[in-house]
Amino acid sequence: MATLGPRFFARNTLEVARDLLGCRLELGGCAGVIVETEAYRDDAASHWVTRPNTARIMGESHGLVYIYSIYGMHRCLNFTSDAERPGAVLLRALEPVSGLDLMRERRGVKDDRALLSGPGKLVQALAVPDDAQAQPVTEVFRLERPRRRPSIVTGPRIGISKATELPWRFGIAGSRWLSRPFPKTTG
DNA sequence: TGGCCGATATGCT
DNA sequence: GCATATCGGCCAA
Repeated sequence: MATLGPRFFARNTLEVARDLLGCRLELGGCAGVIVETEAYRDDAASHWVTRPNTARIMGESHGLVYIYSIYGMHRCLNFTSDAERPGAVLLRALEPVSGLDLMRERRGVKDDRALLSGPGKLVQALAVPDDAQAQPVTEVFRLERPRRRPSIVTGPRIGISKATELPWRFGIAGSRWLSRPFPKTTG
């Protein structure tokens, strides 16, 4: 199965966010299928606007790892995107596939639904290292396309107070591994 | 089962 | 000094 290169990430951020759904992401023996993402471009909620200094990588690259810390104790994982404009895709939830015992140990939870069902959770479960920052995605992770394109639902992004009208959250329809359910019907 | 709230540190004004 | 792309525990129902 083909791994994803720079050309995949060079496209429109909304397309990249949708096409990451269903992809298998692996790091250090732990793997999951991406079931939820969010797109950030140059909107009011984007770090391109709110953290212009540290998020400069959003405008200067595509296909690189962008990690940020939030609320003190949490870190979140993004892949930069779009060769033409600032953009990044936030990984919000994965379906656990392998390395379950290691991830349970790192997360300290019994319910497997809590392993990877949130942006901070998946970084902890996969033990994404700090030195992955600004590295090419495919040098840090193994990332494979799905055989079939999953059906997708959309909704407003989570945890933001600005640009809440943009439906730039994407998820695999019917997945039980989402960070939160999607508000309404399909998308 | 769902809502509320505190923890905790970083980036930017 | 303040807001924040979060998480998990606690409490009421």
